[in-house]
Amino acid sequence: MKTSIITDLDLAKTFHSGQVFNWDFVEGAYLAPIGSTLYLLRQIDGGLAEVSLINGEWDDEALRCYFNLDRNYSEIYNEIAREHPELSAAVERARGIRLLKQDETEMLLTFILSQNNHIPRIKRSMYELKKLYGMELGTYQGQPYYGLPEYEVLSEMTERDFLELGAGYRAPYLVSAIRELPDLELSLSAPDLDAETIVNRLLKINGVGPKVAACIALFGYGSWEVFPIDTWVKKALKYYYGEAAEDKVFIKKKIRGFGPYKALVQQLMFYYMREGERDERRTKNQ
DNA sequence: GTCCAGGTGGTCA
DNA sequence: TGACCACATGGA
Repeated sequence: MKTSIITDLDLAKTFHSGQVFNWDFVEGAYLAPIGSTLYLLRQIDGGLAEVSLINGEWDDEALRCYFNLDRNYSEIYNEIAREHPELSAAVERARGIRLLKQDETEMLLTFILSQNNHIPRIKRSMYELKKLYGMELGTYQGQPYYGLPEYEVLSEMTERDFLELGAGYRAPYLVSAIRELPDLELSLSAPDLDAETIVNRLLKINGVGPKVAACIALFGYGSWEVFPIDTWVKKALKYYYGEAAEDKVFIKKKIRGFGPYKALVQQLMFYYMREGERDERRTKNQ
């Protein structure tokens, strides 16, 4: 069976860092499609993960792109800790997280759904969408896995269809986002797509604000020039910089100071704060 | 039963 | 520009 090894990848951390919602945990391994190929991933050692093919055609280029394999994460984490010593505890906690480059349409729908929502519910809605409207891409231990529906199928979905998926008040946002998508000319093959262009075009969609646009740019277009600020990152900024975090000018300067790795800094802040809160809950419940 | 969630749009000062 | 509120839903 075709397999491959990915370094500097902690599967549990990466798949529970709020950037991806479709990896299924089955008996010590993770399953999901990348493109239209179903893969299984298994952690074999600290930072090493093994990829194996379950169904479809093995695609090295798709894996390289999805797992962001051209970057040396070990060095990047070291550099963040060196340049910003206050973040060193968060760096060590988050080390092993890679920023995934996922399907841009899936990210658009996922992060519109994410507003004022719980992660388990986002996961469930996306799974139901694929199950009801997408193509089956293979099965593992009797469990079927589905791909994102084709654009033509999505474009025919109504508000009621999305309500039935549990989208709630975001249902009309999803319908109009799908309808407007072609006019935004956000195709990945477009040559002039810098982060600012992507974000500005996404902001034209009703239901997409700065946070959601930044997440789509990061996780769907692979732009590391953004720094999505949500409730957890707000908590993190306050935790590190105190009252100064309320000062927009200060925070803007601080984020710029994170340089080319600001997107990863954002992600490790998110993970660190969220895991920290989980630890507290666990301690209380003991 | 109540609270809350990887926010956003609308309204009003 | 900033502060407030409503928004649908279901898990904790």
